[in-house]
Amino acid sequence: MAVRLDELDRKILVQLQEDGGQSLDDIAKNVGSSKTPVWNRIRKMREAGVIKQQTYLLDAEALGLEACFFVLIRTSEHDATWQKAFLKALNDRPEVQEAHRLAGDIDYILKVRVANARAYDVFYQALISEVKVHNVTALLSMEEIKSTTMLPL
Amino acid sequence: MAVRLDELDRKILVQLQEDGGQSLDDIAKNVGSSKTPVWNRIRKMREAGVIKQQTYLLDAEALGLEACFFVLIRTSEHDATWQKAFLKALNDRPEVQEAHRLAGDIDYILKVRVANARAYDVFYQALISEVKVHNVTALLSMEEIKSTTMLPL
DNA sequence: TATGAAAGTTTTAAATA
DNA sequence: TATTTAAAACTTTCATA
Repeated sequence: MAVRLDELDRKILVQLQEDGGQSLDDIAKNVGSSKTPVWNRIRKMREAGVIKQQTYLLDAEALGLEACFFVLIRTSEHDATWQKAFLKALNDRPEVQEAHRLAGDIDYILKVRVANARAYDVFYQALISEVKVHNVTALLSMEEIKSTTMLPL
Repeated sequence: MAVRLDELDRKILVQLQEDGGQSLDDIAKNVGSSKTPVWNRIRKMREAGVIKQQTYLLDAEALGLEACFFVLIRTSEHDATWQKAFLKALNDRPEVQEAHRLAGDIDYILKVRVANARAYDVFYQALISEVKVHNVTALLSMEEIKSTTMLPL
C-alpha cells in the first residue's frame, strides 16, 4: 500500500496538513512550484489514498467535552463473534475516538472523550452490558500536552 | 470556555467535520438553511475557538508509517524543570501524535507513530537519554479498529 | 435572513518546454 | 512527460436591502 512520493509531493502534504485552508496559489508559492502541478499532485495523492479526508478540527473543551480517558481492556473472549460485537459497539459510540487491538497482555486500548466522569461511567456501563470484557482500567487525562493529526514527512 | 451553540450550529459543525471540502451552498442545503447565516455562524465559531483548524488527514500506512505504539510512562521526577524538559522533548518529536498527563499510577501516555519497531527503538532511546523516566511500557497496536477526529455533537 | 455583486479560487483545456 | 498559460465555472466574502 506504500506509495512513492517525491520531495515536491512531501512538501505539498506538509502544507495541506499545516493549513488546509490555503489556496492552491499559496501552496504553490510555499513549495516553490505553480498551481497546475500542485493541483495534479493533490488529485493523484487523493486517488492513491494518501490523502484520506479534508476536515475541520474542533475544540473539545469549547464543546463541553472536558474529560478524556484511555481505556485498557483485557478480554477472555477471542472468537470472531465476540470480536464482531465489540467492533460494532465501538463504531456505534461517537465518544470513542480511537480503538486499537494490541499485541501482548492488554488486548485493546480506547481513547474516549466525554463531558465528565459521570458520562464516562454511563459509557462504561453501556459497553460492558453489551460485550463481555474480563478486565478494564481507565486512565484519566489531566492535561493534553500534545495533540496533532500531522504525520511526520 | 464553553460556548452556547444551537441546533443549527451543531448541524453545521457535523457537516464541517464530516467533509471539510463542501461549499457553503452545499452545507447550507445539508443543514436546511442558506448561505449567509451559515457563513456568519462559521465565522463566529471560528472566532470563539470552537473551530480550531482546517486540515487534510493523511493515511499513515500509505506513507510507510506502519507501526503505532501507546507508551505508558512512570517517572520519579515531578519538579517543574523536569516537566519542562519532558514537554519540550515531546513537542520536538513529530512521531509523537498525542501526549497526556494522567491521574493516578501511570504519569503519562503517548501515542507514537513510526515506520517500524526499529524506528520506535530509536525514538525510545533518544527520549530516555534526554529525560529521565522511571518506567516505560510500550503497547504495540496490531490493528487500528477505529480512528476519528469527529467529536460527538 | 436574503439577495446579489466583486474578488478570489478551483478546475479544465490548450499550448509550450 | 510535466509545466505554464489562459479562460470558464464555481465559491467566498461582504455590502445593502
